[in-house]
Amino acid sequence: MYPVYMMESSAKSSSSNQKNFISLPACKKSTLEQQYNHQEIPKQTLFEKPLTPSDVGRLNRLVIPKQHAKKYFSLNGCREKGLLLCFEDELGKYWRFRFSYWNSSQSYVLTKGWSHFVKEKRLDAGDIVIFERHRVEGSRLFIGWRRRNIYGGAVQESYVAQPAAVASGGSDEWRHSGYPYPVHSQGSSLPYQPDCFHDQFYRAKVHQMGTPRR
Amino acid sequence: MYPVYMMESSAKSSSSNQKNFISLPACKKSTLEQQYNHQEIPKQTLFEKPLTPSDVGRLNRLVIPKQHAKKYFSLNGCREKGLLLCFEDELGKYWRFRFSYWNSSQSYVLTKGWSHFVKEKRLDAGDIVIFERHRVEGSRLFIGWRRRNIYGGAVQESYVAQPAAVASGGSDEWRHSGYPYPVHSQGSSLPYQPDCFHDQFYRAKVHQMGTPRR
DNA sequence: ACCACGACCTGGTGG
DNA sequence: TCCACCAGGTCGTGG
Repeated sequence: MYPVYMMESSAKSSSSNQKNFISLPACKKSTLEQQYNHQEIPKQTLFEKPLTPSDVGRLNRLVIPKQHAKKYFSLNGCREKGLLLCFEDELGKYWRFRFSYWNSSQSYVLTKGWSHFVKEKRLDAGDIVIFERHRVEGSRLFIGWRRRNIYGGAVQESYVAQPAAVASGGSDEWRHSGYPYPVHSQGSSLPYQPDCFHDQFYRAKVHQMGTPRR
Repeated sequence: MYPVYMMESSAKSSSSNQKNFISLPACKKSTLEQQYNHQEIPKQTLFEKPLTPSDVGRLNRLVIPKQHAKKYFSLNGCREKGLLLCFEDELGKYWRFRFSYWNSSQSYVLTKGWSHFVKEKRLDAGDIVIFERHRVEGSRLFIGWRRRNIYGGAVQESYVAQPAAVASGGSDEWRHSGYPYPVHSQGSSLPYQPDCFHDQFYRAKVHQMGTPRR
């Protein structure tokens, strides 16, 4: 595993600093939160990205917004070959992704391994992946995800929801990298997939994945 | 066969310095032939190709008929990566295209850069591109084009034969290319685009494509 | 033959 | 207006 160098001063304050991994609102189904002690790991969010259709499609790659890539996943010296990043998911499972830079498009991407993650988590356009880091052991990376908001802020499913008290301090994270993707009718045949970061995102701002961009 | 590959640094040449910007007598038939000394370059035609819809479409590539590709654009040894071909257009502007062989379709293609040429020249299906070479400096390549024959051979002939009616036609073609084209049409609203090779191709064979203009 | 992956390319767009 | 970014493509290779 390749270490990701912690940038001393990069841990800018944000709402994620106050992450609550201790106790959850009593009214919520607590079983899922408690079944993995992984939830108790002190993490800080590095960035999130709402997935584009391409991110979950046949291109088998995830574009990492340049600003975040540069800030958190330095390729220092390895631009040519890329490097392997190792992440832990919400189950404690390890995921290794090839992280590299594409000269042609001037963009940073996760390639090898990414498609497996998409498949296993059943990620879809509009769903959000969350990149985190251990607060103490800075080289420990985590990858999380949550479903897109299906009905918009108002009708959010109660389980994931109750974000009602959304702190609207909204990072421009959303606006920067957030694109409204078509909410292709989430068939009822799909088993419900819980938010793997509900501990953190009970407070999460609700993002409206509204109308198609194209 | 002449070597035709030019790498990045070799593209600098002289002819563009000598562009003739003297004011032109308006509406003279001969003006177009005289306004670029580029027209006086001794060239020989290698081949022409009427453009297919795909050649000007989103595929961003031009298929080079195999016999011509083999004959004039040898990839000797560079089949893997292709090579960069550098052409001069009728304005002395340089165009670089990636030339390569696609195993999947067993065909030779111009890829990178081609779409820009199509756009700037506003080429459409049925228009013809002309590949030429300097008669003396055999490695100097030229690329030209002419509009497709809209109404059939007879009309085409006389139409081209009257470039006096040339108008800027609202096209930003000339401005974009940096050429201060001063001639405006008096009444015709038809955006006529001159044949860039009329000096040579007055006698060129007319190819009728069935595809309607966009 | 297919598919994941590596590398490359381009147009649209927003700042 | 220009340009960086990135979504959405291409082809080729190797398994």
